[in-house]
Amino acid sequence: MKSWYPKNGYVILHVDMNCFYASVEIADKPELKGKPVAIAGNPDERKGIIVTCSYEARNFGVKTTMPLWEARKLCPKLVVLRPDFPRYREVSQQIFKLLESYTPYVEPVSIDEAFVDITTCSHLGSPVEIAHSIQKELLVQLNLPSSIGIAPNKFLAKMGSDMKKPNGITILRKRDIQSKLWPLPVEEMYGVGRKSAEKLRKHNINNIGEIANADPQLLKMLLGINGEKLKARASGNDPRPVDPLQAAAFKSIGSSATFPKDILDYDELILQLNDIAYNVAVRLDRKNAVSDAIQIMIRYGNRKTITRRMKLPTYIISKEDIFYYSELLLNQHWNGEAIRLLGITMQDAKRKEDVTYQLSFF
DNA sequence: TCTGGGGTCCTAGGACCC
DNA sequence: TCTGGGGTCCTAGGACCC
Repeated sequence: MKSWYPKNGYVILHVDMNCFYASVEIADKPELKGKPVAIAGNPDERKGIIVTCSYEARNFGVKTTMPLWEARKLCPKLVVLRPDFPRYREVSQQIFKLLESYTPYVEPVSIDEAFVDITTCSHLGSPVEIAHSIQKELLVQLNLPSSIGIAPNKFLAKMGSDMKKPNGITILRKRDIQSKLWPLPVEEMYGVGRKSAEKLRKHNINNIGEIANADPQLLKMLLGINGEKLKARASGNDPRPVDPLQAAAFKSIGSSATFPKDILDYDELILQLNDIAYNVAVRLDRKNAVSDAIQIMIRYGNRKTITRRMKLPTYIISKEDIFYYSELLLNQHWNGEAIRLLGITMQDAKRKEDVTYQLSFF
């Protein structure tokens, strides 16, 4: 059993909850079980896109980011719920707590996924046994399905957790790469989006194996430094350690809103900006953060989007300050056309206790 | 009837300094 | 009498992820 654990190297799990928001709703409301369920915003406010949906809904062709009207056309019986983010955050905490009962080496990567380094967990059983145990506990205690990848590094673990859904466990050893990873189309590789996939395919690089074996100069030319990273990962190499403190680190904190209708009236824009500033202040406070750089985002009716940023003379934290500087930026850069979305992001954010010295000046 | 909201990281150009 | 080269910081935009 212990031979499962390598003498050199790591055993890393990637735990990924299946259609997380929908699963939480179904766990909370058992009458939804077995039904096509989707989480979506309010279409009257132009937020009517599918955020996530249950597998029953996926069977009808419903997909994430699809407009709600299109989803309803595909699946007339679709049960549509508004997202309840506070509830999802709460359940998320419970998931990470459960994972941390196995080992402290847990790195949350988003609200519903985490890396777990179980290299030193041989006393708890083989990696597969540990993965089964985690999966079962998530199902029994929280009523939530998950998929788990087991691999010697983060990238392979992540790709592994994607391979069997729902309730899958996939082992992706280095020696499995050629048969299990390389045949996958480039689009399925973590780090390759629509734009990169287009470029790769134009150069006849169509699957992950072809990325692994591509000319490094070509990849670098096409995708910059990301090209090098992709080639290394496609070859099974990813040196990133599991870092439990990573999640506590933050660089920017912001909030934005798409309006029900484009806004042309200045006073109304200011009211909205004030609301957004309030949201940002709440988020800063929740993370105990301060910032000395502010950015606003303006999306016009034609979807053209600009960002404008300003370095501040001092760290700020209050709603009033955030509003003051964001209004300044809006006045400077708004071209007078109707606005679809406004956003404020505080950048270069720091933990409050790391800058109390500077703050105390003011 | 199109396309939300929260983030991270990278790139490219310009300013400025030595 | 016409323009080097390296380094750093700042800004805006874009790709990508969930």
